[in-house]
Amino acid sequence: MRSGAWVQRAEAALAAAGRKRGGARRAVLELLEGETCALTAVQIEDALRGQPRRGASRASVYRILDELERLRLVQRVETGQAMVRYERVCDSVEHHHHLVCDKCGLVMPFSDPGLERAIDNLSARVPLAVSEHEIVLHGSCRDCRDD
Amino acid sequence: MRSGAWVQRAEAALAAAGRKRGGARRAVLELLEGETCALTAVQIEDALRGQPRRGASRASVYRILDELERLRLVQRVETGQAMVRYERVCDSVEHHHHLVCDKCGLVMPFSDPGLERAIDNLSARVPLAVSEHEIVLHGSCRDCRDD
DNA sequence: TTCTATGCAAAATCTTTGCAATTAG
DNA sequence: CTAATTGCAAAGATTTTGCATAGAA
Repeated sequence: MRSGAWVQRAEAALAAAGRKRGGARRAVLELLEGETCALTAVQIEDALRGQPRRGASRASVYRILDELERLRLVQRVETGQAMVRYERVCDSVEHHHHLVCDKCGLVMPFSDPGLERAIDNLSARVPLAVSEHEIVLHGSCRDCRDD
Repeated sequence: MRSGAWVQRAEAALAAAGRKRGGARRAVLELLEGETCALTAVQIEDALRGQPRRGASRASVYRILDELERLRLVQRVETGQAMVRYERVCDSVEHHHHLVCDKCGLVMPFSDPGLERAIDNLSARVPLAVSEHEIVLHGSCRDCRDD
């Protein structure tokens, strides 16, 4: 099974940074490649557990995510739910933000060009060289609406 | 010394919720009243320590913030810096978001009507009954720019 | 008196580190 | 051979809980 463009880009960046290949990191990369939204370290560990030749210990998951974040291959997402989440960064398309249901904990991605435009405008007028931005909308999802 | 409008509103809400008055909570309320931006629990504890008749133990600070958050008197702010921050909610003016310098940890408030407009627009078109939103811009502040 | 508020210490949770063994280059 | 990767267990850091005491209504 061929790996996707993002895994290849990640492997290249890691090699350029003088890193060697390892099974745990590879497993994490392939998992993130297939995800459309942010996962916690525990979710990643659980997803990989049991899969033959693809496990990764908790400590390794954290170390790997930390490294990938430094290389800007993954992005940290804070949803206000105790655990930090991570998702891969795609420079081009698919840039998105998050909706969080405060009742059931569901996390959904969304994107909005108008919002991005407002952020870009703003970024130029602020006393900070902006490199990232994160937007989280909190509320109740449809299933939790009727409580 | 008279307490401000927000402390009064908070006390009223707490009374309505069947709560009794306590010194620790009062101290936290008065501290938050005077702050313009988000503080961590530890910052709050430290700020109150030593002030005669105004201390609050760590546990109480967390319990108090938790309660105030449920009553929507304070809002949680996640800046990606390990510790959660809290700031008071003012329904009317002063609604703001945050700039975070990833190098020195500085947190600054900012506000932008265009951004709020974009968020309001968006909120109507999303599969979530939006009750709150949080925006964090990450980057380098002026002092850290020249590294 | 009755129920809330608080402090202290212990527990729980999430994340990081130290160390030894393994493995890639 | 040398340096990076990993797992495991221990340590850290932040936040929560249990329990007894003090305090408000």
